[in-house]
Amino acid sequence: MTQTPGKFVSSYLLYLLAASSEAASHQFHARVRELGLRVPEWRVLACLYDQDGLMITQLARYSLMEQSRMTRIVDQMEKRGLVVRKSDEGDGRRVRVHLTEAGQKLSSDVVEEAREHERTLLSALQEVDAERIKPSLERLLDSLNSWNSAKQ
Amino acid sequence: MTQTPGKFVSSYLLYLLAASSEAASHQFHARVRELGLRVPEWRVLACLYDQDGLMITQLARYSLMEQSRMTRIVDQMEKRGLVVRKSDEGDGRRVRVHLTEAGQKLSSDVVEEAREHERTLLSALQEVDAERIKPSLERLLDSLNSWNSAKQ
DNA sequence: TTAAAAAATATGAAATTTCATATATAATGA
DNA sequence: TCATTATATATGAAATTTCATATTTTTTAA
Repeated sequence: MTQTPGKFVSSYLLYLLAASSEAASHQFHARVRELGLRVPEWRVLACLYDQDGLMITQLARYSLMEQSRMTRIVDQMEKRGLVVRKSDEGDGRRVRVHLTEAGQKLSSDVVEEAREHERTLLSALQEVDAERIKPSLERLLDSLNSWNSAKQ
Repeated sequence: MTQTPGKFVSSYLLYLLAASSEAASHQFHARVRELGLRVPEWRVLACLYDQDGLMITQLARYSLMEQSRMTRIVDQMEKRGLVVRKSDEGDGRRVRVHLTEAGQKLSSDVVEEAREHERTLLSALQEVDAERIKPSLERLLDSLNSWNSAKQ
């Protein structure tokens, strides 16, 4: 293992997960920045691509970040014309975030690039069995989430 | 899948990796903060636990962060008496970071907690085959790293 | 040997992120 | 109903992070 110096870190589950995530994302995140987006903004676009009109809180959870940070990211994306806020009829506390036309175009484009990058990545990962890695991670994530919920 | 709204994100490899890492680390990182450490500081302690006297640059790479950020994290840890800088004899550019006695004690303690947390976590992950997850991730990480190097 | 390039670290300034809390609305329960 | 609690979002201020670049030392190559 060329990545870490000693015995503990290089085989520590939390390190392996963080480092794998970082290594897998590195190139694509650079591409995202080339496209003039920051990673959190790309995450918002991806969430809204899947389901338009999500609440700030949901966007924050799905994008793995804090609510107040998401509020400011949505501020910036709104100023830039990628999304608009609409208040939820029926619950005045909620703010629904919608893609603008420009936001839709950009999110589709970047999602397409993400899919292509993912294909490339998976085809490069023959050793780990590309077909199994995603189902494995899905099960891992489910288990982790239920374990975490149980602990709350 | 309860985590994400739509079809793209919830099965996107980079999301699965980031979310798994986040979900796996969440509880332990909260514990790290209880112990008065920030996550990057804990990473430094873990690296130096494995190999004392690493350079700033190495610590940054192993801890998955930028060099200038690591410089400032080491500043703080030094002020706090957890590490000391020593200049490398033989290469005056290099700064070697060493654990103090307090730093050694703390790093051993937290590494021990990390090991215990990892055992708990792995034993909770029966569904994904605890014995295979780490070797799989090690292979995944190796593949990702060599793919990334090839791309540079 | 010496100029140029590379490597390691540090730092100023701008931007982002965090933390605590404010504000507004909705839900709950006596 | 009305007070209390919970939920959703926003915001000020402090802290951290990023980005570009300065500084110092070493390596390279002519």
